[in-house]
Amino acid sequence: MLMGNNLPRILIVDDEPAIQRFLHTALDNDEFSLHQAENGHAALTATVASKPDVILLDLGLPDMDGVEVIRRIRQWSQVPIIVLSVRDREDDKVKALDAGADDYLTKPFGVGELLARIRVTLRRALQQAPEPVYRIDELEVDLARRRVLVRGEEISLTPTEYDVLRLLVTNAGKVLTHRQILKQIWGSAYLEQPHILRVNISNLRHKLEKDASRPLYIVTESGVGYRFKGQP
Amino acid sequence: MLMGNNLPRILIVDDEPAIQRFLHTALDNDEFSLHQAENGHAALTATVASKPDVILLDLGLPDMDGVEVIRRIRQWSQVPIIVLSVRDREDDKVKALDAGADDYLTKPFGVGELLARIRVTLRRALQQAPEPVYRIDELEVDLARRRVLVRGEEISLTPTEYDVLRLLVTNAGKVLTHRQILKQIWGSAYLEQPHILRVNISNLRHKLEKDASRPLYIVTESGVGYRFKGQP
DNA sequence: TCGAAATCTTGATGATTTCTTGATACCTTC
DNA sequence: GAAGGTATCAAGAAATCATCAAGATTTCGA
Repeated sequence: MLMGNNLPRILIVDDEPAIQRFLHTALDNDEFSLHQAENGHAALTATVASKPDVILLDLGLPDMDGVEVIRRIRQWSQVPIIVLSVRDREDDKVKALDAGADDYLTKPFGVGELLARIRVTLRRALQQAPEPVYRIDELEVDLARRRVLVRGEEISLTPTEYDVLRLLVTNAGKVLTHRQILKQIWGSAYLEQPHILRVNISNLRHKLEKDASRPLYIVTESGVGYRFKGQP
Repeated sequence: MLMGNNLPRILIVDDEPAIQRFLHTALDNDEFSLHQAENGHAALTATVASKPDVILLDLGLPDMDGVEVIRRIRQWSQVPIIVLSVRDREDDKVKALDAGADDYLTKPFGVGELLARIRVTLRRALQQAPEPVYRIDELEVDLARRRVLVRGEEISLTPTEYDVLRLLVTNAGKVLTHRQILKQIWGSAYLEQPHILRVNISNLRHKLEKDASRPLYIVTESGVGYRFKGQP
């Protein structure tokens, strides 16, 4: 695996050796630092570990649906994802793009076009690269590693609790209405059931806050929803 | 820039009436506000005038090369440009993308894919768009975050108080009659009950104003209604 | 596959916040 | 100074919220 210091890092996610070789040849020109993963889980790990500037993702992975990989990455990272796929159905493209992909190239594609599209995403990425770690006071939420620390101690959250916290944290400072949260986490069927959200907020507070009855992080906006205090 | 609850503005640049009609049909679903230009110069003017959120650009314009249009726009604007072209040569794509285009779709393309790619660019634009904040003297109303600051201090408003304030602020400088406000906030059934509005205005003033008996922000127009001081 | 543990969902209850209304005093305008 | 419009305080009603706990469901390890 090629390593470089200041070169843009590209993570290639594909299980076919032929494609791997092709991409390595196409991109190995001292302009990029190349990394690779052969399946979905490896891709998620590598995204955390090697912090790529662009991900080239094949949808047809052996262990996980490619769209699911996109969704998982988008939970905590805005890294540009360019899908490279043999699937040419419009529905596949729409699903991948709506899941969070930035571009979709159908194989076979030209190397020149691929390079140009990589340049587009890199040009755009120059803007901002926010750390996926939110710190406020004694609370630390590491979205990439899915870990939450309170006063340095890791605390364990249930999947639902974590999802709620992630939603609040990634919208720090903004009031999220009950319905927004319910739709995101539980789906449209629960839009009129704020109770289940309240229970989870209560549980979260007892785990996060020093004094759950005087919450510092998750504040109630009565009649509206909840808000995570802190900078976005 | 995407602001408030206005529809995203799309500028269609194409000289063929058939394509224009096709795009209008495809995009005219109350989700977008459509604008159009038939040639390169008109496109440049329209980009300034209608401040689109996305530009759909055909490369084959009668008066100017499409790539040149991209370059000119990029001299001062980062508005997303999606190229729609019959040209399928890789060289054309590379040139357009390197000139500053964000995406390149070869005709014919599916409406679903086009919409998905438009959503991608809008999604990206929303992430970096600064939220509209109303500032008047020492008062700051952040509609996106649903936050109100007075002299840097955050104050908490009840849902009704916030609704009234938002209505006044978004109509800053204009006199709103009692009945207008009552209808907006409480509904037609309360048209003849200005009392409930007065109570809320009083509460708002005590939270916002330095001296509630000499209000600076919310002024009474006796016999008419209330007015929020400041620029619209 | 089974059983234990963790998690989710729902119900009940008391606490808190917000809404609405009434009473009263104040202000502006004629 | 009178009259109509306006501001404020306060209190009961209504709505919203927090919490505990129990039963249902899912997950996970043996």
